[in-house]
Amino acid sequence: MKTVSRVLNAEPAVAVSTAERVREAAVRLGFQRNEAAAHLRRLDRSTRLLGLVSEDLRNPFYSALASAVEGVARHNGYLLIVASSDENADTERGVLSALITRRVDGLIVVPTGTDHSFLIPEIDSGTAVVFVDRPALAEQVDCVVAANADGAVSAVHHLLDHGHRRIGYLGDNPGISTAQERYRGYRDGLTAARRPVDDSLVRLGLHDTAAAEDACRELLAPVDDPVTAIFAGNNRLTIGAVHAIANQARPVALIGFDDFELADVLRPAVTVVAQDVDAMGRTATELLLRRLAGDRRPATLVTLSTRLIPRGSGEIRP
Amino acid sequence: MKTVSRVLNAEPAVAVSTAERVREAAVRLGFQRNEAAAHLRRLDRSTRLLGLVSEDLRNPFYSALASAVEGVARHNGYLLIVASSDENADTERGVLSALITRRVDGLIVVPTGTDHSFLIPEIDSGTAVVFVDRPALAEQVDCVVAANADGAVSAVHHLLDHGHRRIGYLGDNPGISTAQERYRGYRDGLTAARRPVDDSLVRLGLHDTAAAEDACRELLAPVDDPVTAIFAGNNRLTIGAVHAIANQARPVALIGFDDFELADVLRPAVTVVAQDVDAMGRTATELLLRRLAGDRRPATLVTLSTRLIPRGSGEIRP
DNA sequence: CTGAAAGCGCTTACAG
DNA sequence: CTGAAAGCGCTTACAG
Repeated sequence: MKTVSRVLNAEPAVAVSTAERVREAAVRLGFQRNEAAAHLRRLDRSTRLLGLVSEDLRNPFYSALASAVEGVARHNGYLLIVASSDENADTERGVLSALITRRVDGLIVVPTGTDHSFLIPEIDSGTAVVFVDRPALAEQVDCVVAANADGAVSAVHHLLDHGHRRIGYLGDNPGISTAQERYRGYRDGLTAARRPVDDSLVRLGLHDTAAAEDACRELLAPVDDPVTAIFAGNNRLTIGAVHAIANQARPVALIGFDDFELADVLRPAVTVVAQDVDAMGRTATELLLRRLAGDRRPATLVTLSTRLIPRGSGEIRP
Repeated sequence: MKTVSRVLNAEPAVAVSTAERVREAAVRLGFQRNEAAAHLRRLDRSTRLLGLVSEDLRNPFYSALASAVEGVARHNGYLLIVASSDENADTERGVLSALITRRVDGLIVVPTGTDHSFLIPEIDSGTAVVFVDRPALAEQVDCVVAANADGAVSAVHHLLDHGHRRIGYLGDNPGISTAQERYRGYRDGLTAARRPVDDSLVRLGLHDTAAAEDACRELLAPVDDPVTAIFAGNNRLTIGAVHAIANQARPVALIGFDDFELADVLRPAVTVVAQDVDAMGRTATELLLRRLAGDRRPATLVTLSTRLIPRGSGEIRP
């Protein structure tokens, strides 16, 4: 009898005695409703499943993001599927398609590939999508990003204010929009202060700690007219720079983009341009949930400001 | 016509021309198979969904675990739902039941509550479960843990070997099995060396960095006969101890349980008892997949060894 | 307040 | 090689 459904869904019009019997039987048989089957027939078609696609969870930036997203999802009755794109466009497309095939209600994506137009049909047919950290399909899809260029400008100005003229830059692959924006901020910051941009002080395409450490060592090697300060474009690269500078006799100023644990315990403590990863994850998820609740306003681009936290390493003078 | 199903599942017995027509139509209509519906009728009943329940993903230990689990899952065609238990037994039970209701094929759980017997019926009815980091329902369910007591013993002996007689201990809530085991190792290590255990040098129930920092400060405060070494029971507590010791005039030896990024850059670099989190996640997931593939052998307890990495802080003499 | 019928999107088992 | 029927576990819409 399908009154069972009514009891288990706590619908009103059921006799108390019947409800009792049903519940007793459910417990005795260890009955567990099959959510997947339920969603199949329900009118709202929602699965209460969200998907998060990002790079490696081992990176504290992405794990903080995942944690924030999971928290908001869970508190709103959603379960979260996480999938790593391995920073590879094909893997990304694969996991996105797997998630769509599972009929997740919404997707939060740190985009890796350059063309996400294959998502448009899915979005049109009802899957909500928010891009986070890096914009994609702008104007068509909601995006939540940090003020990357502004943050980089503030770091460069901070170093210039402390007397530095030769500021090295360590950047990730410029194909990644955050890397590109921060590099742009580095250049704009110098230009705005009427300082030339010296490409020999710039190392791009660094994607891990070891590469950053090597590149940083290179920048610090010259004996005459050396780099006196380093601006590192993300948390991985900052760690690499810290390693390189630690083995250095002379003091070198350092500012890193992204805050990190222990930045305050290192000697000197590390000055950073901090972004609010938690707010980024929460904002993206709340935006997504609002879309799922029927919000049909035009796509927005939310830009979260960054904050320079002086701790010592960025205040070293040349 | 249900030949469509055959084409989309790449079954053999279909005319090439028919297959062509079907595929063309599928692309044109933007057809996406609904996996949930497919699983409903399939004989093997599998959803190709795995669930991971752990504490906060922000903790590098759990994010490394999640990353390892997700990687193995993805490479085997499974999607991973992650849910945080917030280190709360009720939340844990809630997310576990949500995952079971979704009919995940298998569950990897860092147990928080003390009684997981409510999972037994689910396990009996086919949901595979592996506990990781902390054992639960031992003998009945597979568990993958580190050699916590052994690791702690090795840390204590290392400090004793370096001349320390007053070794402070910072521990998490002893209700957590890892905390209990490490505390046991601390005591056993002293006892085996015929050294008394002095409870006034022990602080338990510390669950975050700030609490550990305060407790560590307390241990270091006495002017006469002070603690000369600290053994911190997990990554959070080590960070707290590093903070406390950094503000200290005299040198204090430190060994932390769990390795952490930058441990080698701090001055002194931090000696740790490292556990292989990646291997823990991979082993647990592979064990789970083997169960899903039909392995019916008795439940096993896999214990992964730890490794003491001397870096400087653990070799400071009193 | 309760139940029989139909249907969600698929796969299975079977007949042709 | 192809299709009609039945069924997975639920909810919906409707009749009583």
